[in-house]
Formats: sequence, structure tokens, C-alpha cells
Amino acid sequence: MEYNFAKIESRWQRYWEENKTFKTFDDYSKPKYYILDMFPYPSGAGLHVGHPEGYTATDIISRYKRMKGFNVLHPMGWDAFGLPAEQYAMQTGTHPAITTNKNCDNFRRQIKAIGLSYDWDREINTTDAHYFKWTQWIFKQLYNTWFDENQQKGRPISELTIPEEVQLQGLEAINEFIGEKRLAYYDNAQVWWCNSCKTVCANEEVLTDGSHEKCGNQVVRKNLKQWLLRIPHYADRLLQGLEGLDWPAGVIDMQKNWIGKSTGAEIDFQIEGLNKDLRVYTTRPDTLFGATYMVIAPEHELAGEITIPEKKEEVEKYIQAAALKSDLDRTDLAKVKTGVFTGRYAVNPVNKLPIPIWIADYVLLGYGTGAIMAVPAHDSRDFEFAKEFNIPIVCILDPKDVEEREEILAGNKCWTEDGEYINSASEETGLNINGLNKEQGITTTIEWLEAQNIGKATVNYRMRDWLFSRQRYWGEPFPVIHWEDGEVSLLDDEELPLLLPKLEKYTPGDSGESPLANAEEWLHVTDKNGRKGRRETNTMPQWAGSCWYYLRYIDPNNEERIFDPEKEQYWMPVDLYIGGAEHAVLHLLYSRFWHKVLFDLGIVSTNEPFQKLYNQGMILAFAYETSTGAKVSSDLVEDRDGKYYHTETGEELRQIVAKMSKSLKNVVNPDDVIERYGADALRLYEMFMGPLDERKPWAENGVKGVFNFLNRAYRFFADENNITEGEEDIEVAKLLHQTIRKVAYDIENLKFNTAVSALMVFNNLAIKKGKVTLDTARTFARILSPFAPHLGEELWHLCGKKNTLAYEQWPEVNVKLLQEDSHEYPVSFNGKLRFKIELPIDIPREEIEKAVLNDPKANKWMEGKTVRKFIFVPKKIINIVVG
RNA sequence: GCCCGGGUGGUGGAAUGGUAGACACGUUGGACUUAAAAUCCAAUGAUCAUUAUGAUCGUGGGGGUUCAAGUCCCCCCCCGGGUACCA
Repeated sequence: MEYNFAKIESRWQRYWEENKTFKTFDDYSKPKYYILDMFPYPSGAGLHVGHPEGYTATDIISRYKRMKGFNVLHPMGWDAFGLPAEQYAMQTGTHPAITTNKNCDNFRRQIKAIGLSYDWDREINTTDAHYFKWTQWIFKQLYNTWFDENQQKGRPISELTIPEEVQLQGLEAINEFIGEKRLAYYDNAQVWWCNSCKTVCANEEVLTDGSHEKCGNQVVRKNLKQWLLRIPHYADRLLQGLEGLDWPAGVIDMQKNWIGKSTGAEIDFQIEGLNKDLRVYTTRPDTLFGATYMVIAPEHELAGEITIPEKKEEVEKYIQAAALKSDLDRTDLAKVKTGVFTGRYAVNPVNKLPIPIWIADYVLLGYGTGAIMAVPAHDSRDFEFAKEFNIPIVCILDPKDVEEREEILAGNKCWTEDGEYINSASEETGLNINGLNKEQGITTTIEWLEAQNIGKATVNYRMRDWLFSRQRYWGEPFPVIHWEDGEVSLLDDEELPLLLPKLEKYTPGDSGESPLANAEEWLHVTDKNGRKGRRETNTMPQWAGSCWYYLRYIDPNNEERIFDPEKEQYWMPVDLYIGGAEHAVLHLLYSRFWHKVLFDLGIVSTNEPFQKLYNQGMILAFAYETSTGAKVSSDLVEDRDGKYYHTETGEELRQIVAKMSKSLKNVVNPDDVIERYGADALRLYEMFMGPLDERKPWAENGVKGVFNFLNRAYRFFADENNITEGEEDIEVAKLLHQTIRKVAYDIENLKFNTAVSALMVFNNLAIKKGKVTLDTARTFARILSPFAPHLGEELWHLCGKKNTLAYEQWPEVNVKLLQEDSHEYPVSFNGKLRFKIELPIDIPREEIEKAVLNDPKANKWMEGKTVRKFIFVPKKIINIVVG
């Protein structure tokens, strides 16, 4: 009766594979459930125990939903483009496809060993030409779409009306006009360049200290021709779409912050002595009366013109210094603010007072208009600057009942909250907001500005255009040709996919050109008229393939179209999407953007792709450090009597929790866990560790705990001597049905840890009782199977069933068994629990009171006291207030 | 700084405002064994006292609401994640 997990697991894995047990059919008669994992990047290191956490969770739900009668789509694939395979190619000359396929094979082997119920016939790989053909096709759709502001909707470029004055200027002007509308465009853009890796880095690969995540080298800015996507056009749609989603609030907040919508006004200030206006953006037009200076960014186009000759030298010096500073230096908040006076004044439109124009690098060119009106009394940054340069601070918002009111009114303290306006009226201009509050002040001022025709309400977003090209080899080639006459054209659909050329050398050029520039034959093209052209040498970023993979799973082998619309309508949206929180913004925002464009073009049927999102927490590991905080590699740690010692120095060490890392030698490989304890134990422990969304440390002893449970369950249920005929013991029957209900509830609410615990509790009782009926054994096999599918199938089989239990019905709860006729009430006096008493459920309150107060145990607590209150909560507690 | 999470036994963690510590690890004692492993049984928040039993304290700290607070409200401390002069 030994639990031979290796034998059991390989047998059922073979069975599932041979019988294609988990092949999904497009059976429209059944309700569907689409449950998706974030597909992995198949790294050379293989799986670590963090991967199977989310995969097990989705697998449990998939198996459960199948038993509940759903048609479940549960696929897996590979996000396989990426830099590591390319760097390996640079070092060894091995084609990235070879490395990638090897890694995919290893990942697939590891994942299959966990017993996950994927439909492997739907496996996709972003580097497969059959797949990226459609990534290129989507790029074409983006290129050929413009965003109609009025309809708030993307529309085909063919539906764009060209203004007459543009048409009159000829073809070039028309193309330029269209180009400015396309969602994908080609332009100069600043990118991060790593001189050591000779490659461009994505923003997210640059650490906050300005170094390259991969090699630690400081990255530099480079100006290169790039593809960009106009995602800000969809800002409002992306914001609104968040409303109906069942997503973690934190992720929604992060996306909102990233989009960064702000409402305010643009205001034109007259510049003294120049026939020009300076336009600023502000969220606080109501504070115009407190504006005592203005600031423009050093890169502002008017910087030169505004500066008076006497100040020229000083200003130029400042601008140059600012240009040399890294972004990091410029945005370091701790640093003292710097700036320089241009010598020129603007006119404050509300009171006609002259205010000085400064240049300072705390104002960024890329946001708003690159110029601000500064209100030091009511903006902390402006306040700091004004203090530094002795610029007047005029308080115009009375904070009323605030402690520091006097200080604020005197301009010695900054006040950014609401209040009542003072000093905010001008007879000359007719604007008066004195006595109003912030909200009224803003509306009134904007109305006034619009009436004067010097400003208007404006919305700004923090989100920028998405830099969509990388100077790399191992990515999707753009289906683009740049012709010698300057025309840019896209390949016809029939010419897709555009494959990557074979290369001798994968090293990029020093100038920042992709390795593809070396592929002479591939690179140069000639059209039928003899016109010469050059293919785009940039490739798409890794996001491209992951932006839409969930759509391809629906119809992965369709050669004719991206997918069959009927299938798409059936399967979409994804009902549940589980993955790491590190994708809270970028991947999920980019995907949503593409999805909305495809929706506008009528290609997909849902407005949002992922209905419910859940993040699994990171799996950490125990690590050890000395009293000075130095980390000690795990292979140098000895455990004696619950304390930890350094094997070489003998020093006592402290146990801490840290990320798994090679240097700490605390990385756990699922292969090892499976070999020692089996896949079911791995799965069970991943779930038993704690709540799915929390970070938690891996502990080998915990695996032993669940392994123990599987052992006990097998030894008990696989032994026919323990299986009886006839009626089930009432206690066992009651607990069984409680367990069915608890496990189902917990699965649906993603509380897998407590579900496992409930199964353990039932198993403990069954073993204690020593006997269960065959029905009970069969029920247990079914409710265990989503968690430990191999053992589930084995027990099902031993219970005399021939076929897989994957599609068996989830057991019905017998509600009658769950009804109790009495309850053991805890009795408290003044909130302190004193004793317990068993009472029938259905007797009136008076009798309960009588029974409790007359109980001999109650005397002790009531002696010399009177009962002031008797609290009775049915099926919960009794609390008696005495005094 | 701002925005999210989180802080419960020796450990991982349970707990619709209603019996704090389910379940598991570890530890201790016992059974089995020549012995060990495995397995099984029992105990296990702390403190005090003890004949079973009992009492007091206890969910980061301080206040509050309530018959009743780990849970709700206010203030503070610590840890993790995100973000960073976005006007």
C-alpha cells in the first residue's frame, strides 16, 4: 500500500496525453470558461517554483469548471522572443531559434511533469512565423488606423477626410497629414543605448540609477529613427474601460496613475516687449492672482527669444548644464532647485502685473506646454524655488481653521489644500473670485479666460507615445520598406510573414543600427519599376507578441485569418487571467490598447480582453545572514536545534526571507521537488503555502506536510479493507458534505490554501473512523482531483471506474446533512468567554435565557450581580452583561 | 513625498464585527523496533498556580465606537511593492 507517486503520476500523464483528455472543442452548446496564464519567457534556467504557483491555481479552476459542466479553454505557449537568446548568439553564433526551441522543449517537459491540463494542440510560440505573421498583420492595422476624436474611436485610414487646403498642397502634404494621424508612425526619438551591450534598452530595462539592468553599465541617450504608437489617443478609453473590470484595485490604480489624466487650463501670457504669447498648462487656473513668476523648461523653443541680451551668457550656460545632466539628476527631488532669470517679464492677465520669466529644469518640456505659471504660496515646488531665489510669495487662499494659518497668510508656509480666496479680484480686468472655494474658483476663472479668449479648459495625460521598435535581431521584423524617394510602404498581406534573415554575425552596429542592417540580401529590395528600397531594420519589442496571444489560442492553426470570428465571439473575453503583478501596467495596458483598436476595427467582439485579473504573489526563500547583515550562501548553513550556524566560521546566523537567487543558492527547481515528493505534492504545497496573492517563503518542510497528507489519503482510500457497504457514518457524511461545499466555495474565491486544509480535515476524520463507504471514497477522489489530479484519477480508478474523472460531475451538496439541530454556544459574561452550553437551534429566546441563567456554571459569574443585558445571536454566541 | 498592500504562536498561516491561533511544519512525551527511519497516539500561544481544573495576559503601538474588535473609525511605528519636480 505504498504511495508510489512516480508510478501513479507517469501513468496518468501518459493516459491524458494518449487520450487527448484535455483537448478543447468549440462546442457552442456548452457554457464556456476561458482561463489564461501569463505565458512564460522560456529562459535557459528552466522553471523555478514561482511559475507553477499561478499555473496550478488556474489548473485547479480549469479542472473544477470542467466538472461543473463548462467548456474550458486553458492553453499554454511561449513568449519566446527576447534578448538572452540573441546575446547567446552573439557569443557563440548559435541561431537564437535553436536556443529558443531548446528552452521551449525544456519548459514544456517541466510543465507537463506538473500534470497541468492544457490543451497542447493549441500551444503557440511568438517566434513561430505562423504566429508572428499575424503580429505583423496587426501592426499593419495600427498603421492604417486613425483615431476619430469625435467618435472616440479608431477608424480605417481610408475613412479619414483630408482637408481641402491640404489636398491642394499635393501628395507629399497629404501623406504627411495622414502620417500624423496614423496610430503607428516613424519618427526621431530618444532612446537609451548601452555602449557595453551595443544595444538599445527599453525604458524598463534601465534602473533608477541610470544603469543597464543586464550589465550595470551607465546608459546614454541616443537619437534614432523609431516606430512609435499613439497610445495616448486611447487614454480616455483605457481609463473608462477599467470601470467594469474585476481587477485588483491596486492594478487599476497603477494603470490610472500611469495614464495620469489631469484637468486644468491652458493660459496665454503676453510677453513684454515681444509680440508673442507664452502658453502654460495649469491645473490651478484659480490661483492666477498668486502667480508671481513663470518658468519655462531649458529646452523650450522660446528660451532664446525670451532671454534679454544682458542675460544671454548666463542663460546659455544654464541650458547647457541642464542638457548635460542625466534625467536622474534632474528629477532628484532632494536636490536644491536651480534656475536662471531671463531678464524678461510677462503680464499676468488677471491683474496686468508684470511677472519675471525664469528658466529652470524642474519644469519638463515633455509635459503640458513645457512652461508654467508659478504660484509659490500654493504649490510646494514653486514655494521651494521662490524661497531659493527670493521671489515674492503672495497668499491668495485663506486656509481658515488651520493651525499654521498666520504663517500661511504671511507667505512663510505653502498651502495646497482648499480654502477661501483673498486678494483675488481686479477692477481693471473684472475678475473677482474672493470668497469662493477652490472648485468654484476654477470654474469661474476658466469661464473668464474663455470669455477673454486667452485660455481654455484642457485635459492632459502623463502617458506618452509608446516606443515600439528595438535595434535587435530576435524580434518580429516590421513589414515595412523605406524607398529611396522617401516613401514608406507596408508589405501586402500576401507577403506576410516577413521572415528574419539568417545572419553570420549578430552584433549590432556602433551607430545604433540593428544587426539586421548586416543582412545585405534581405535588406535591399527593388520594386517592379526599378525603384530601390531598404527594409526596416528595427524589430518589434517583446511586448508585441504578448499583446494579443490570448486571441490566437482561440484558433491557433488558422492559416487564412487571425482567427475565426465565430470562435472569437464564443470564447472571448478571457474570464480569468492570472499572472505576476510585475505586468500590472505595461503588458496589461498595451494589450488593452491593441484590443481596443481591434475592437474599433470590428476584428474582436469585446471592448476589454480580460474580465477578471488576479496576481499571484512572489515565492521567496529563506536565506541567512550574519549579525552584520552579510548574506550567507545556503550551502554554508547548518541547522542545529532550530538555530542556524555558518559551517565554516561557526557563527550563528539569522534566518531571513529573500528573493530566490543564484548567489544565495536558494533557488528551488520544481524538477527536484517532483522527483522527491511528486507532482501532486508540488501542486498541493504551492497552494497550501498561503493566500495566492501574497508573497511567501518556500519551505521544504511544508512540502513534507502535504506529502504526508497524500500518503495518508492513498493508504486509506486505496485499501479496500477500509471501504464498507451500506449507510455512511453520520459524522463522516456531514463533514464530507461540508467539505464539498467548502472546497467549491474556496476554489471559486481563489482561496486554495483553506481548500487544501479542508481536504486534510476530512481525510483526518476518515482515517480516525477507519471506514468509509464506496460512495464517500468516490466523492473524495472527485473533490481532491483538481488539486492532486494524479492521485484523484488513481483513487477513482481503484473505486472501480474505468474512465478519467476529468469530466465527471462535481458532487452535489446534500443540504439536509448540513442542517444542525443544536449548537454548542459559547457563553460570555461581559465579553469574556466562561463556559459552553449545548442548546437546540429551534427553541425560543426565552427558553435559551432560562437555560443559560439556570445553568449551575453561570452562578459563579452572576453572584451578587444583576443581569443588565442578555445578548443572544442564533447559532453564534451568548453574551451576558452583568454589573 | 504620494498611491497601494501587509504586520496574528518557535515557523507558514486560519478566522461573514460573535469561541483568536483551523490546517500544516517544528518541538516534547509515548507506542512499535535489537536500533534507526517510517508510521501511529498524545501534548504544544505566554504567564501564574494546579488534583482534574482554573485565573490573568495576548493579533505592531496609542486612543475610540460596540454587549462584543485581529476585523470598524482616528493617530503613530515598522516592512514590502509602485511612482516620482507631470504644474
